[in-house]
Amino acid sequence: MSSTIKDVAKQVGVSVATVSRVLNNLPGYSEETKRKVLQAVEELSYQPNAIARGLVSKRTQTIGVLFPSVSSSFSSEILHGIEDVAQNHNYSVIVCNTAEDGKRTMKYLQVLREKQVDGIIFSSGVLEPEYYEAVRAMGIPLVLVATKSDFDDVPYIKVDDRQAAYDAAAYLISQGHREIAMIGGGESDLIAGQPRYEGFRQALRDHGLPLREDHVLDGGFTFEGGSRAAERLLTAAPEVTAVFAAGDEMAIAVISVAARLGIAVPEQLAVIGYDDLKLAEMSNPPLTTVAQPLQEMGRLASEKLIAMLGTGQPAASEVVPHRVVERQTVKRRLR
Amino acid sequence: MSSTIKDVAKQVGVSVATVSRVLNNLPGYSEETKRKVLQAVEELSYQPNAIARGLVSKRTQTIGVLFPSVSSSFSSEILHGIEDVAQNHNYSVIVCNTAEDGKRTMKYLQVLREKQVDGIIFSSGVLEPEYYEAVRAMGIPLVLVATKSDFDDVPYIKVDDRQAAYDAAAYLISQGHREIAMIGGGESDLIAGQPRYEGFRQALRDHGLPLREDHVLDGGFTFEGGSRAAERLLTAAPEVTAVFAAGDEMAIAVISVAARLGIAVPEQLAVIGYDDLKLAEMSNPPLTTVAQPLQEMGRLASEKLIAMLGTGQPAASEVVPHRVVERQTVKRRLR
DNA sequence: AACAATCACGTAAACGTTTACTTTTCTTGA
DNA sequence: TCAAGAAAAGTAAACGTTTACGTGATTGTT
Repeated sequence: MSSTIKDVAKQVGVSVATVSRVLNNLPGYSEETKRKVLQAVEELSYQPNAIARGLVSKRTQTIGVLFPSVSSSFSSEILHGIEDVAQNHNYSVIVCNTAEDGKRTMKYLQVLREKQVDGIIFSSGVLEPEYYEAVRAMGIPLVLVATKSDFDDVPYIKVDDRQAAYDAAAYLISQGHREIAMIGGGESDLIAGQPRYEGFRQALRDHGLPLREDHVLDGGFTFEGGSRAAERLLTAAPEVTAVFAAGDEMAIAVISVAARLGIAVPEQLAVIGYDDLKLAEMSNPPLTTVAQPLQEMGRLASEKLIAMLGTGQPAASEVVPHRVVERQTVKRRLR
Repeated sequence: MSSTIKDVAKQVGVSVATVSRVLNNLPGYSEETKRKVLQAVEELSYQPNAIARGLVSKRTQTIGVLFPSVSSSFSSEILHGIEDVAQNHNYSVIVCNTAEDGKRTMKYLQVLREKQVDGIIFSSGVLEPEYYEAVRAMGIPLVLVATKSDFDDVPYIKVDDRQAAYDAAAYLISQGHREIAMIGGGESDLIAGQPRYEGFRQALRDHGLPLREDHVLDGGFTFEGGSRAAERLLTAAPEVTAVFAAGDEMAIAVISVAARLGIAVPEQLAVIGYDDLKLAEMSNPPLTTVAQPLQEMGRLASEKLIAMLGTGQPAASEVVPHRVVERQTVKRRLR
């Protein structure tokens, strides 16, 4: 069907080696033949076959990216960043939806191995030892984004969750709030769950506020879970004037429930979220939240991985800055 | 590093052909050797090299998917569907962010060609003749999702935009509204813009309502554009009691602006969106909208493409059903 | 018992590149 | 004018599979 390097060589009357050389800008041919080769390439509309090239070069210019859920706003923001820098460095990205399923993840890892990807980015989930072992066995670089692991040879790009949660709570306190609740993602989530609870608790402690355990709930990071938690919280504890939701969707759930219950946000209840997803600014009222630079994190992960591919050197982890972006769900509380 | 088919052949003491046969379930070996081969595969933890295989089989088990923006909620929902069925059929997907840029799209098409993908899915954008020609040249199947084209040999999966918009307007009318405005994506967008305007206008006409052109605006499908349009509309035309926004983000913008202007939704103003993105149900109040089954559309596109890969036959286009999902931004208007 | 058919396997070419090595041609300096 | 060195090019192996074809052993048929 389409033409090969042999066709080009034949047409010009040189060997395939020569064609290969001009195509790869290696030395060893005259200007004259270069011209002729390029012309033949044009005429035959020749395109190199990356598969054949990959077979010999052992480089596929492809990276694999694993997400627990490709359709979440969170993941797709990261993906966007990854894709962009990958594309600029002539890498393609294969997306993998693990659905947080071990079996599926392992299967994907195998596929990525068979497809000989040059490197892997693993996003927002727990890097099980089994996974780690699998990619170690394939001998290619791995970088984590929006998560971390105990394996100190695998670099991660991440916000300081504990500190970010601390800052969220501190911000609420600075705005005059004293009765502050939190809806988190569950203590059992060691990456995005626990650390945020810890940061939150530490902030209260540091500011001399009592820690009421019935004010810290589990919303499982979902809108529905957040709704249920908010419902429980807002009906059982009318004294709270502010809530920190460790995820924007849960924060928005709080706002919705508050609206349903006739509680005005931010007048009667302040809400601060976490992530700064696209929907945060579309929320009504616009959500104050602590932002993670998701797209930038994706870019960094991609850059880091590609750097490792180039140098063969391990890269350092990076803690990226978070910041609270003030919108309209937190209002200064007057005494 | 990792072992090849030769290594397992050597270990068992058979030829690579035999190993290949047992691995591919072809006939031509005894149970005995099968056992030994499988055991050796296990011991050496052999994994076939898909690149080498692809070189001879001319199948890479990979498809390319082009999106104008991978991080939009819209795209990622479709991607999710595509990825899921692809994975179930042992295909991998390479995501490409075209950023609605012709140059970039063409470059990507070339990369996909070089990487020898088996097929391509093109999502939600205009299939320029140039693009069409490029994939035709590579001789692989192409399917469109959330868009269509004039090339009748390329199947598409799509909602009937005109009808969907018609139904949105008709729904508003059925709820007692008479002064209805629309914020669309711009007349120049022949795929998702114009048809919806047409459907909207037709519905008004069919129900004997006057068509006020100053009530139909362009929000460019973005939240910001929607905000500006809503601002203009709501201040200049207080008589409108309902607005149809041809995209959920724009609909949410309308709600936000209304809130800012002290207009109660749905009591004083009804709003209906389009798409049924994730954020529609998280909106406050939850957004009534006409739903496109985005994930399902992705699945269908994937299935269609894979079917074409299997049979070599062209597939038929499919118009998928939309439906208005009633939430809380439209209230029956009493006379 | 002879022959055909079947089975279990091996051989080697092919896929489209890259690249180490070799050969031919050209240039240059004495 | 010639040798040496550089430049331009060719040859062929290699990458890891699949697969068409060939071959010897076994089985089945009469």
